[in-house]
Amino acid sequence: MISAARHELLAKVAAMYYEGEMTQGDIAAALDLSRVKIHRLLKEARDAQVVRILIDWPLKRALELEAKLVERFGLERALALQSGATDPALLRRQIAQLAARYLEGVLVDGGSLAICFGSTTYEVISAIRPDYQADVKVLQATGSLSQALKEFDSSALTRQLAQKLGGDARYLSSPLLADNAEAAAVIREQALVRQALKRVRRADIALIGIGDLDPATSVFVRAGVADGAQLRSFRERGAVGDMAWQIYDRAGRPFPCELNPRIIGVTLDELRALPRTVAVALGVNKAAAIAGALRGGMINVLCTDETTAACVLELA
Amino acid sequence: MISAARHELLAKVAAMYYEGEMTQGDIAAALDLSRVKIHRLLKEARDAQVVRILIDWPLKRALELEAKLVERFGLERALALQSGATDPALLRRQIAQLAARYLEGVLVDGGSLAICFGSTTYEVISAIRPDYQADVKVLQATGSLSQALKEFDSSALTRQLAQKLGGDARYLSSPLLADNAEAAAVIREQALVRQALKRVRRADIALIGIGDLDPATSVFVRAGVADGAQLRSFRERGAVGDMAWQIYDRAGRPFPCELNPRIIGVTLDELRALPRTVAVALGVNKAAAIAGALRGGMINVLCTDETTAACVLELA
DNA sequence: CGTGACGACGTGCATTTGCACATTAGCCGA
DNA sequence: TCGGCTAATGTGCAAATGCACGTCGTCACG
Repeated sequence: MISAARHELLAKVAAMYYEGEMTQGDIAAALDLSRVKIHRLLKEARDAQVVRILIDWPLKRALELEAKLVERFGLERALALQSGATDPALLRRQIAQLAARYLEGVLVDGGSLAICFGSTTYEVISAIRPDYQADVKVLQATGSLSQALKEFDSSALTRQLAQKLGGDARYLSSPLLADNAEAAAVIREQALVRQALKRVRRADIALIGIGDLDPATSVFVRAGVADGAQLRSFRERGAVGDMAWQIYDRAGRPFPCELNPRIIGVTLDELRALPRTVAVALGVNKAAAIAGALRGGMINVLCTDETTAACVLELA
Repeated sequence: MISAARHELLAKVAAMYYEGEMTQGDIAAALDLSRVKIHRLLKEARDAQVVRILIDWPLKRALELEAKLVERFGLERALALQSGATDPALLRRQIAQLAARYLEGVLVDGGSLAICFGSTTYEVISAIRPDYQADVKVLQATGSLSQALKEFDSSALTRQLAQKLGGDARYLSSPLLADNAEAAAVIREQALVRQALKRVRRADIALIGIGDLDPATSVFVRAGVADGAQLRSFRERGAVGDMAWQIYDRAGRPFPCELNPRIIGVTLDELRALPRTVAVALGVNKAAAIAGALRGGMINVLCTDETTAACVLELA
């Protein structure tokens, strides 16, 4: 520990140098000390943390991990939040903020943004600055559920987002799930639906979450699209995750199951073909699902937290 | 405001320079930019507060004075800085630090903090340790001015503070001043405004500055809310100070003037009712205003300097 | 299409800074 | 009192930095 008198001297010199913008020589003259001594006092002040130089990152990020992810999976961009927070809700919000800032940076007037709603994308949208404006077409990329689970009410959320950004909403007027593959095909052929899906295929950016298929928490179960037993069976047979309600295996290939063809929405191949797909996902339990999506090439931009990022790299 | 991408570049360069201890030349080589450009980026980073250099002063306190203040006015806590500094700017910063340390100690996760912006509270906020995190709701307690005087742009500062602490911001979406009392009442009745004010009434802590009504320096004049002549007249008729733009007399009672009812924000009575109101104020010219606020019971915690504290006790 | 204003950028040089090494002061035991 | 040790201080120089000035590109306006 450092004596109070010395602390004061250090603070004084530091203030003259860093706040008063004096040169070391001038300070030396003013305090009647040698220039080298000032130099050493400044060094001591930094070492003892009397002056702290700190950098305000947009949000603190784990840059090395990001670089590794980009390199390993050929991403355009990776964002890995340095998770100082212990509270998972706080962490979610911060990652949502990180993604929101990124989106704010890449959205351009006249562009279009395809959205697959889930709890994570919902948070990203709320994290967009209230005063941010962009003339963007917001495209609903998956059909709607009839029941009104707040965070899955795709068309309402599409409108809300469009309104927030100051742009237009384009709906996908279709149920999310058809009774069988044939019916789904028919629905996809309807003019309004076909048109909406076509717009999605031409989107500039897609924002999307990643699901693991955990029977306890999965959106499939909460939305009543599948039950726990089904999911367990999928996982046993090699499924690792889902994006836009499409289930895939560890290589990121569409998982052969009766569910995928019944979903009306953007497909994995279509996501892969988009110029920029932004995925937001966190939690180590999602690492396998994220790794699968990365291997499959569905993602260009990944936004996650440090711990999860590390896990994903472990798996790769 | 600064774009997210630029913010990132600035942070990156700053990190390489200040944390990575690289020379400007090396950074230039690494990023394939000219050395001068790095120099300019660093300057910009400092100017835009992307790098902040903060100095930890040994904060000596005048404990006897503090005790007297606590006893005399029934405070929960008094903090009086032993002002070794002669430079008033330095003194301000030190007191801001003192207050920031106190706040860091009393904020709790899940709590809420109401803020009335002014030059002093602005400094307190910048003095909060950047790595300090608390899941606190930050409530804007007074309306916003249309013009963008940096230190009074309440909603921007509310967000900034919330982001710094890692919590949420809750805005008071309302002008600060209405044309007349009736209009102010109407504005206060708007759902969004009413809700925001209600949240403020339930805040755990309020952070607030104290103004004297000096025509030469008062925020009222600088913000264009009143002119010098008005203030002089108020003082002649017994007004001594203001908190949250509400003017009061030497007993701390609301001062009857046409201005108070036109302000949209927390009132003196509401401040009094809060469990913990932290006021930060310094300068002997503010002594009368501080004494009034203390007599009126608006304050639970006072943070000031030794000289001012002594003056206040003289007046009591 | 020209022109002029403006901002971003880089060159060259004076100043400032960091550091290795030399020097001195202070301290202690013989 | 002296030698020997350590820590603090100062000298000289090479590296790093800051800055004035000139150039280039861009945009608006005539």
